[in-house]
Amino acid sequence: MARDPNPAGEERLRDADRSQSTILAAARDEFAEHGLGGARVDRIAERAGLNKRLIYYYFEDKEKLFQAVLEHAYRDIRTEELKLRLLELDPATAVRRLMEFTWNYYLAHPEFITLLNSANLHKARHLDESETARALNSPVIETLAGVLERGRREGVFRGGVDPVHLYVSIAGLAYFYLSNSYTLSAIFGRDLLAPRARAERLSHMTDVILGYLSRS
Amino acid sequence: MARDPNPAGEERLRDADRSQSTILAAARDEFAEHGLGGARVDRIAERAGLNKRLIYYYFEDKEKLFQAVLEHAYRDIRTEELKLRLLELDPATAVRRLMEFTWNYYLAHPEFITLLNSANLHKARHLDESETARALNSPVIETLAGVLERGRREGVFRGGVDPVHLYVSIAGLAYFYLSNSYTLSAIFGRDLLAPRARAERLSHMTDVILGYLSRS
Amino acid sequence: MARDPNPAGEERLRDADRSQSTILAAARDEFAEHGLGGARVDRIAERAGLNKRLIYYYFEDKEKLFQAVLEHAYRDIRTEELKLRLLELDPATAVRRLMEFTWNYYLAHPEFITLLNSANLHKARHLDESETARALNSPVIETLAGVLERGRREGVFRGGVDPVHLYVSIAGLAYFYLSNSYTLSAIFGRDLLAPRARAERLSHMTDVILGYLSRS
Amino acid sequence: MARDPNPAGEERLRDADRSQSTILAAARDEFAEHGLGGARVDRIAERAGLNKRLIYYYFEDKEKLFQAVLEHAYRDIRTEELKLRLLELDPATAVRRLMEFTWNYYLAHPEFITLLNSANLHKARHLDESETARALNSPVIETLAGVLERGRREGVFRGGVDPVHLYVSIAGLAYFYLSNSYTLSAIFGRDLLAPRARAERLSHMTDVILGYLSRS
DNA sequence: TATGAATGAGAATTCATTCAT
DNA sequence: TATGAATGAATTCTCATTCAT
Repeated sequence: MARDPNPAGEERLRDADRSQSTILAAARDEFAEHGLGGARVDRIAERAGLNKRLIYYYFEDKEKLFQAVLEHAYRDIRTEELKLRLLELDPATAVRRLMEFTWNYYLAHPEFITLLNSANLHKARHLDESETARALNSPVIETLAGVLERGRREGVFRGGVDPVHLYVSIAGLAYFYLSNSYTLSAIFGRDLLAPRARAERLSHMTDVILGYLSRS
Repeated sequence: MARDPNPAGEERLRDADRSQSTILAAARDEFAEHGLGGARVDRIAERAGLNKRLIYYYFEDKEKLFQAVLEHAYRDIRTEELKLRLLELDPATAVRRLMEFTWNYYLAHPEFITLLNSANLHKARHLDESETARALNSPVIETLAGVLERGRREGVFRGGVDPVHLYVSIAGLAYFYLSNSYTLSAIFGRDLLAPRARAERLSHMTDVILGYLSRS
Repeated sequence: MARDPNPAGEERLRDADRSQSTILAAARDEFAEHGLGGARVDRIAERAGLNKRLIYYYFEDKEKLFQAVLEHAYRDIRTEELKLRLLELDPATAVRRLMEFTWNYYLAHPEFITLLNSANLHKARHLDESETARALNSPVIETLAGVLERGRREGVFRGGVDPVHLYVSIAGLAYFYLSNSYTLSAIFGRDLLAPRARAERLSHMTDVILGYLSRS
Repeated sequence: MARDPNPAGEERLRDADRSQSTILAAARDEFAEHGLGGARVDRIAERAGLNKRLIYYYFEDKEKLFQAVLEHAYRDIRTEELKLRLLELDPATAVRRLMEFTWNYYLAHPEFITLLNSANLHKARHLDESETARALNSPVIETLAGVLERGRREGVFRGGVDPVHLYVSIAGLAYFYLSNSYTLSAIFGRDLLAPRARAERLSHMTDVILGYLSRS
């Protein structure tokens, strides 16, 4: 029952859109901070500076709101990914570029990580119901496949690399470090989020992936 | 006096221990399934088949119970890790062995992953307060450092590898894949948990790490 | 000025009338289905296909809307009753005719029953405030008094029958059966609304009243 | 999930039972006064002088509470009905006795009427789910059948009278008058609940039914 | 050690109603 | 006349926690 904004009445329409965006941003922050179970609709309303009732008016309930937040989060990262133009770079640079992007995106959008964790805790049922999910079937995989293929043809990359697995590995090397930085820091007794540590991580990650891919 | 008191003190103690273990197991499952925020004390009592009041009797409150669960989870994996005896193997085999162990442990203990995610969502404050946390400072790092050093000396591994980063990478390659399998499956439209896919993942992971470490 | 004003004043009025009627019909159905307490203004607007705000524009609030619905319901049944022309029939036929009418009207207008029940739950305060209520002081009572008197004079009816009580009895025999058909069906384990059962009921009702009224 | 009170611990048990009864009585009054839709759980708790949470503890939700109230109401009237011992009286007296009982019971228990109205507004779904409902299949019907049969054999009652219809008629003559007394009073401009009017009603009702049944 | 009863403070959601245009 | 946006006050229900025994 999403509002369908119809043309007439520009002013009002803009308000409706703005309200929805404000709610989405507030919800994203709240969900990111507390997870789906720990998030409070009251707090979302407060953060948004809007009446709680309005949240239900536009998003029906907490679950649907979470779904909307999730879809937006995906849309956002995909949009950025598309700007990378990896195919215009030489294979090694392209992979490096993708890793930097991934790393920096996660750093700049820590909420993305916690949102995904929440989504997975709930077995991604918020994506199942979402038509958008399918559409998100990231074209980055195809791009990456292209990069790998070219690297292999040019003799710089090994062959037989599954682009999905590689993509997951790149993401995983960054994601896990950041997602679990608190427990890891506690256990290893060193602050993994210190600037120096962060730089080292990106460097290590890149070494791992390029070390693996490179044909001596 | 209407009470019918249990016999010997020892048996009573054993009962008490058993109750605590039962509660911990029930709590672990509940926290794993719903996260800290979504877990319900009532459900934990139900799962344990014990009165809710007992939970408070033994663990004070929900937070402390979570902390206890978390500590146990760490203790369990560390205990298993210690059995690996990596230093008795040649470096490449040792790394391979560690990866297999990590992968299989996560697969066998999916609750470990969600527990850690919950702990991180709460910025690991449950570990900060825990004296146990320090003690968990994994000796596996030192072991891994030994393996790497030997590999370097024997000329099979590259030098300059930080064992902590390597450990995190190994964990991350496995963890992220499993932790995010629901969203990844939804997005890539393939079931990442199918037996075949799982075997492929371990193989890929190993290739990545050994490919990176190996000196031509 | 972005408004596109409807043409002639007359049409506008007709629109206004139509809107009011539409709202009244929707409200009648909603109140009948859910009672005053269970009725939802939102649903009334939906049923009417009109903006909720219009309901307040025309009827002030939910209570006043209910009152309007109730008055209409009374007006409707009274209008029909007046068409019966009972005085033109012989006494027994007149009574029979009244019973048939009552029975069939309740059957055709089940909402009338639930509306009255709601009104009574609220101690008929919606009628007290209504000037119309007085006007509804059913002329059917006088008519019925006439019928009874003539029957007595003609020696076919017993004397001493209070027309109000008789009227209430006729209504009650029909009303209770229909109003409580769900609980009665559940308890007696037979469907009181099946066509056959309905026919039997009218027959029984008529027997009771005419059996009572008839002399010898 | 109704509490099942087990033997041990008499004191506590009694408290639990008392709490449940208190809640039921408070709920009965609230539902009777406002209907299911208009009843407020808060008010029930207040009336009962007990914590609102306890209502949910014992009755799960508002609907189930209503169902429990309804079952109790039926049980109560059936219990009284069974004490009538109609078969020990001569047929006309038995019928008269039943009518008096019905009339007086409704007068003494006005909540019974509004509860039934609420139940019917909701299409008796609260009885459908109730196993008790079946058991309530009033034995009064069989008793009434016996009375009618004996009356016929003794030549004082007409034959061919369906006891269910007769029962419904007796109930209806009383029920409708009381259930709708507010609207009827408003419309006829006379107070139907005044003592005098009440006495007249019982007298009229009895005349109708016995007049109908009597063989000249 | 163990447990059923009880509670206060929320939490999500609903609802009649009003605003602004 | 008509409508989408917005709101405050409930309302049902939940939850961690404590009481009393």
